[in-house]
Amino acid sequence: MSISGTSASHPLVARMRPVLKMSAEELAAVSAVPHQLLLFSSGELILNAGELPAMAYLVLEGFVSTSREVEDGKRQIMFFSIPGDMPTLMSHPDLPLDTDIQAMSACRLAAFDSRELYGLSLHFPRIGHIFWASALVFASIHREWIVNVGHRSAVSRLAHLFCEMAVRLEAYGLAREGSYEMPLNQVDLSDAIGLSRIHMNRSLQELRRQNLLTFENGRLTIHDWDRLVDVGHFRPDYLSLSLPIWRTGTIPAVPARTATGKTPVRRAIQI
Amino acid sequence: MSISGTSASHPLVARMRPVLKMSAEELAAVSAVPHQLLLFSSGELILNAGELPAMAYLVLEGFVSTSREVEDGKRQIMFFSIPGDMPTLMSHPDLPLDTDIQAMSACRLAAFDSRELYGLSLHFPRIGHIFWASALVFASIHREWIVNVGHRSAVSRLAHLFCEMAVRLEAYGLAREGSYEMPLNQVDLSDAIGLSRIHMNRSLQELRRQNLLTFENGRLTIHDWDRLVDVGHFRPDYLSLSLPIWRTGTIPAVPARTATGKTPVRRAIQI
DNA sequence: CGCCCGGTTGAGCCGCATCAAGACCTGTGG
DNA sequence: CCACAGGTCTTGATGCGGCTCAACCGGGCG
Repeated sequence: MSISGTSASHPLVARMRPVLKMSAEELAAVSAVPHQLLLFSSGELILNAGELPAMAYLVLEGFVSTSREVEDGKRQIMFFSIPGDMPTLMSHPDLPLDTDIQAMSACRLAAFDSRELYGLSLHFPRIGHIFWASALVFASIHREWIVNVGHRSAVSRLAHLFCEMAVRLEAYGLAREGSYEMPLNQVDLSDAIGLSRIHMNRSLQELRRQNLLTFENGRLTIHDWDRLVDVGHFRPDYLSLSLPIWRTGTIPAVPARTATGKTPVRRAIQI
Repeated sequence: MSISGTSASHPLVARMRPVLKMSAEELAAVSAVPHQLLLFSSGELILNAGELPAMAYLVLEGFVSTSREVEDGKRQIMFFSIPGDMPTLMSHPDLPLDTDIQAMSACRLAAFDSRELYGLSLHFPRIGHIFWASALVFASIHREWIVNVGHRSAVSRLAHLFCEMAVRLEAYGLAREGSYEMPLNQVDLSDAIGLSRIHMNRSLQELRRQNLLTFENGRLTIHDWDRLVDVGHFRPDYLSLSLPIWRTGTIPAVPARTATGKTPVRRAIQI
């Protein structure tokens, strides 16, 4: 469960080079950002809500959560960062974090000086574009989670989460044939989808009972992708358009409008 | 309920000038973006999910919602744009929208060519920075909504929404003494906080019963801000840091760390 | 061995959804 | 002018999904 190349000179370069055609200047600039490698053990806090994120992190190995403590002592997880993700791109480098960032498993991270990293955007608009596009993708995923916790049943929510993680992990080559490592326990899952741990357990059992998947020893295996998508009301195109931005920094060709969509109402009066 | 100046030359200039010290070049560039003024009546779709947002919109008057239709025919509202907001900044100009954008009341909007507007970021990094920061703010608000629908009771959610709108409207001078126009009906509100309209009604009654507020004829009046904040678990600093970005494009001075916060656990092993 | 952690099971309760129906208001057409 | 329709708000009754409390199981580990 790692994305770093073996010959990794600079983690960011290793992360971006395979997917982004960068100019020599861009490569040199990125390489010049100082970095260090860090190990966190499961459960450790990486960054604290309220703290200024002096460092920007790139996940190399393990799962990292973005969460907030809620008033009753519980926590709401809003996002799982996987190897290749940069959870700190979710917030502004000059503002206190509004979330905790926590290792959900043993993790290997690369850390970069925030100012240096973000400073790249001043001289290299394409790099700035990546930061911006990344924020948009995060916002889009957040919107999906709002729908998820707002409108769907426990089983649906869970199915949706598993689908989302499958798609995202597969994009990084970390899932094969619907099976992927997911080093989370049921408490973590219940915090992510806003469910009690007991009901989480029962929802998992329901998915197992329907032979949709198995989830053991931190590995999820999906047995029936189509039905899981159905149960979770997962829109297969969700992320399919925004992921390429993430992965390659480029915009995919725009698909033809589906004929099923309502024709836009455009009766606006122009003045 | 309008933010446009009376002598408004260009809506974006009128919007930005009072709050952003822009250079002559920046002003000229923004002024050069062609625009048109549009009127929408309540309920009209402004942009359709799946559509390419050829235009970027600035709300001048009225409320605009960002929502998605869910599988069971219902809709989840994720955001209310108010005068001064640009709902289209929530998504990438080159990607199909993942949400509907709809007029919740009679609205006056300014529309700009997406390409021209976003093209400004290539020559003016500060303008690109605004787009980026704006996306981060949206993501932050989305996170708050995730917590809201995921963890709080109906009455709390409602109270939280009213607090959030009060703060945002006040930042634009559209709320005074805890009273503001909110041209939404109970169905709209229930779609925003993921509640049945019946329970929405009863939650509203509960807030009224506690003498926290009144909500009549599209106007909300808060009678007891402190208790409303309490009921909604509204964090007063929520938005207080990110709003200035929105309003002025600049970062506020960072407050001293509160002593109450846990000291960050930083036992990471450096390798 | 005993402890702790994660997963599992049962029982009872409550918040919210759903179904049903009525009140009030506004606009519209006869 | 009234009759009617549609939209919005309101109220009551009923049911269910998920929460809570409580207990037990099994494995890993000191």
